[in-house]
Parts: sequence; structure tokens; C-alpha cells
Amino acid sequence: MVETRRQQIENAASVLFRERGYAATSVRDIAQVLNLQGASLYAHVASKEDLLWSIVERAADRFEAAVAPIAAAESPAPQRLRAMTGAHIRVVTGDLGNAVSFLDEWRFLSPERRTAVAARRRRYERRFREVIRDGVEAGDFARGTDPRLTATWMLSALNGIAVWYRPDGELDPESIADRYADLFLSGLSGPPRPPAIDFDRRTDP
Amino acid sequence: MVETRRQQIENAASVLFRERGYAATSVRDIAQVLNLQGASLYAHVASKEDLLWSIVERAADRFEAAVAPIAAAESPAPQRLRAMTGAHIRVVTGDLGNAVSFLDEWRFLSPERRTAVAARRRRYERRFREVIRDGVEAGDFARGTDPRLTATWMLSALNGIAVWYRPDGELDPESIADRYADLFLSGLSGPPRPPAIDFDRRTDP
DNA sequence: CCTACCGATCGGTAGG
DNA sequence: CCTACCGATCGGTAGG
Repeated sequence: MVETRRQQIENAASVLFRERGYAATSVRDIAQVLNLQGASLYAHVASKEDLLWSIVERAADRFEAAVAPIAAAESPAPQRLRAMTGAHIRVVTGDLGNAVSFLDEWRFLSPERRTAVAARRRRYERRFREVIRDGVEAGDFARGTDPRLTATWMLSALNGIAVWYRPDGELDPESIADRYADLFLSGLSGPPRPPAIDFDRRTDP
Repeated sequence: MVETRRQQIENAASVLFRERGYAATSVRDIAQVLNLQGASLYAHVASKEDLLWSIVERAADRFEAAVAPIAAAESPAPQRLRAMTGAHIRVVTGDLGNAVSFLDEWRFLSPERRTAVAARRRRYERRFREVIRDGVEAGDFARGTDPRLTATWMLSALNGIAVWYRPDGELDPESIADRYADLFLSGLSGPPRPPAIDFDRRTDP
């Protein structure tokens, strides 16, 4: 598949949006990457915000496409959550500019578009929440776990990767995914501890 | 203690830097909050960047003052990590504008200042890393835990709070701190499982 | 896709 | 702390 000019522009823009932020990136900066005059961009793009909008929508599509099928699967919650962690990390590390635009820069969209993105983000987060809820109900996760706060906790850690990840770094996405999944599921909990079941408190409802 | 004009300006600026980002905040925006003319700010401030610099330095001081003594204490690693989690969260939620400026907006500083902040951030992160290392060595945390990646993981989740926390929301900082500390230390690990000690693999060195 | 150009706004200064 | 103002840069348009 050939990359259209429009695609090239979006890609260049997303890289700059990640590096400098949307507000600090000028249309002339974007044009320069492609050896164009600033005004020439407007042959392909209606506005700077329109560019951000396209990038954000594409990123949202990718996150959903990667995670939704896993969330909807039949497997046990811990297994699904582990797979969702890997899928999310692969999307983030696969296109950092896109990911950061969706995760951080979307707030520079117009109010209407911002509302639309906020809804997609909520829907996405809800998938994590629901799997966590499933896991609590099935007894896989600790009783009393708050699905909402826990999903936020997970996604914050996950989204942070978009900021520090370097493609030429030591850790490849799969290693990060494995370790993060371990941490989410078991935390820092140490070696197997002595029997922890409190028989005295056991009651049958 | 009276709040100096300079302090008022810094506070107004930090609120706007969080809401709109440094690049999208004009000096006239800041002045307007205090019912001043844009140019009048320069009676108190050398430059817009200087304002960001002051805010970032103050935030860095606060994080260090809150966390360093705990990290250096004698108590067991899990206990220290729990206390550091609470301290960090209290600093973040206590002044969101300051925190976001230190955590996100510092990249708009001049190269020299950015380098200085990067060093402080590394030093801060190292305290978490060292406590994690201590915990692994003492057998409190799972063998094979990577202190570097795990500290990054923790701090990403912790710093995300600066983005979603609302002072008028349901969760107060202490509740968040308790739950986050539980999640960091135990993850989502469910109810006590059947004895997991693998006697076959036991060897005495 | 370029040249030429627009009004608006930016951070900041001069002089009081 | 204000008025008046500066050059630079911004997103974007006209016309080819």
C-alpha cells in the first residue's frame, strides 16, 4: 500500500506533536520535515487541528482494534488482562507519535471533538474496568478491589511508556509487556509466604 | 506568611500551565488572572520561562523534602515504599499545577535548565529504585524484580494522578494512597492461594 | 505545490 | 504597574 501525501503529513505531524507538543509545533515545522512551504500543507489539510483530529482518531481505532477482541474473549480475567496489557503496549510502542497524540495532545482539539475523544477514551478504559470486575467476581483478584481506580492505575502506568520508551533502548515491547503484566497481577509481592488463610474469620454465608 | 506578588503570579501561572500547557499559555493569560496588563508582569518576572523555572524548582524541592527522609529511614522496604507512595501523592494532590509543571511541562525549559531538571528527576527516581532493590535483597519483593523498570512503573502510575485527580472528587488523597500502595505491593493478586512453596526446588546454599 | 500576503497574537522593552 | 509599541511568528488565504 502506498503512503499518501496526507499520510506522510500526518506521520510527520504526530512525531513533532510528541516531541514538542501540539501547541509548540507550527505548521511550518511540519512542512519543513517534508521539504514543503508552510502554506503548501493546506492543499492536503484543512487546518492544523484537523491534522491532530485525524491522528487521534487513527490512534483510537488502533487501540480499540487491538484490545476489544481480547476483552470480549471467554478466557479468565487474569489471562485477558495480561493479553490486553501486551496489546496496549504494542500499539503504544508501535507508533509513539500517534499514541501520545491520542493520550496527551487530544486536549487541544475543539470542544466538540474533545468531547468525542473523551467518550472513546472512557469506553476504552471501561473494557479494562470490566475485566477487573470479572476477575474480582470470579475470585481471581483480591476482594475489595475497586475496578475504576484500578483500571486508572493500570492505564497510567501503561501510558507512561509512551513518554519514556526508546525503540533503540534495552527493553523491547514484549519484555516490557511481560514484566508489566507480572507487576499488575502480582505487584511486588515477594516469595510465597506462609499460609495466610485466616481460619478464625471464616464464615459461611 | 504573606504571599508576595511574585508568588501570586507563579501560582496563577502553574494553574494555567496545568490546564492548557506551558506553550498554549500566554503571559497575558497569566496577567489577566491577577487583573494586570500583560506587560506589567515583567516588573516581577524576567521571562515566561523564568516563571516555569521557579515553579519547577519549587515542586522539585517539595517532592524531595517529602520523600527523601522516608527513603533513607531504617524501616523495611515495603513499609518505606508505602510511605513514599503516600508522600508523593500528597505532594501531587496538594498542588496540582506545581506538580504537573514539574512532571510534564519542564521540557519547555531552556536546554541548560532542562538538563538540570532531568538530573533532579533521575535522583528522585533513584530513591524509589533503591528501596525496591533493598526489598528484593531482603526477600520482601519477588526475586528477579527489575528495580529500574519497577520504579518507572510505579512513578508513571503515581504521576498520572496529577492528570485525573479532582479535589472535589470522591477519593481523597489518603484513600488513593492506601489503595495505590496496596496495588504496588500486592498487585491484583487474589485471595490467599494454596501453599505455593516448591519443596522439590529447595536447596540450601 | 509555490509566492505573496493577511490580521492576530506572541514574548518582551521603553519610558514613565 | 500602565500605555504604547516592537519585531517575530502564528494559522491560514488568494491566486496561480
